[in-house]
Amino acid sequence: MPETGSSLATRLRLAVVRLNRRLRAQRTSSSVTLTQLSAMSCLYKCGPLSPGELAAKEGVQPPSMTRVISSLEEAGHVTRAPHPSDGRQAIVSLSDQGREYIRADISAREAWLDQRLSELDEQERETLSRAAEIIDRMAGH
Amino acid sequence: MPETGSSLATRLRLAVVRLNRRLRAQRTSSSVTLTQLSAMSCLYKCGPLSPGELAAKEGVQPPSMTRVISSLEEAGHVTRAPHPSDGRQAIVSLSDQGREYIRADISAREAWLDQRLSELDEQERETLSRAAEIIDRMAGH
DNA sequence: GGCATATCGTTAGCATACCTCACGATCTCG
DNA sequence: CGAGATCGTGAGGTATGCTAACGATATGCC
Repeated sequence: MPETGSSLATRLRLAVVRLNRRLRAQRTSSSVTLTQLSAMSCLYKCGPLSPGELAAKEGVQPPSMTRVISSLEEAGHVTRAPHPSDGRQAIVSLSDQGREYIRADISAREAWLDQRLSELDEQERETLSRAAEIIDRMAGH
Repeated sequence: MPETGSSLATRLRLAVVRLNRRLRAQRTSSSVTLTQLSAMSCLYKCGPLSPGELAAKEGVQPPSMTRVISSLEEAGHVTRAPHPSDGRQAIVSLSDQGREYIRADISAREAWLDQRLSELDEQERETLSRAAEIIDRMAGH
């Protein structure tokens, strides 16, 4: 048990809570929130998904995703289309505008984080890179 | 540029957002939320603090901390006392009950995370440990 | 001493982001 | 062709942040 004062779970929890707060506080002039951006990133990487699949990948309940999708659709960043063979399901796709938006906005939103990362040395960035992969795997991805 | 598809900032952001969601979703039967637990942990480590100092350490604005403290005081986990020489300030201390609570509750709340961590190998835990330290430093501590 | 100003904590009001519960529409299977 | 499962959504509640504004106290300048 390495005695840095607290358990790994405690230190990791505190670190994640605080960084998450900082990230949410980065208000770009844009109207897209961090949660919405996360969902869009998912569509960007995975392609069109149903609301349920998207909720599962993001680790939220379906009703929560409904509202995220509605906001994004209203903004024109995603489109809802009926499933060809299953009338219950829908298919959410990133629109061209949404795709364009991601490329343009992520860098702005992440300016604060990029700045902090650039102040680290290469070894520390490598540690964070590996940690990000491990966390994503732990969080169920 | 390692081609895992996205920049380090993007991957780290997504990982933190998701793990934070998972941690908040761990509902112990207890009434203390993750934010409240974070504040209590701070008092546990730093000793009595004024509301303003606590807000600064947690990286939130004073009004946000006011509510957290009020809830914790109502639950009997912390106490508010007047500052001996400065009538504007107050001093927030962890009560004995609060101290007891932290010891008993953290392990329950972190059961999910502990379980996930135990599934990793030692090298991965070491990576997360270093990452937690780096993140805490980046987030301004 | 006395008033202008700064600081501290709080109140008030707002936005976001989750949740659970309940419901309607649709599919599937006996 | 009805019973039950599945999918998406609506309603309502809670937690967690924010900014703006306010009252109380401290400080400092004349």
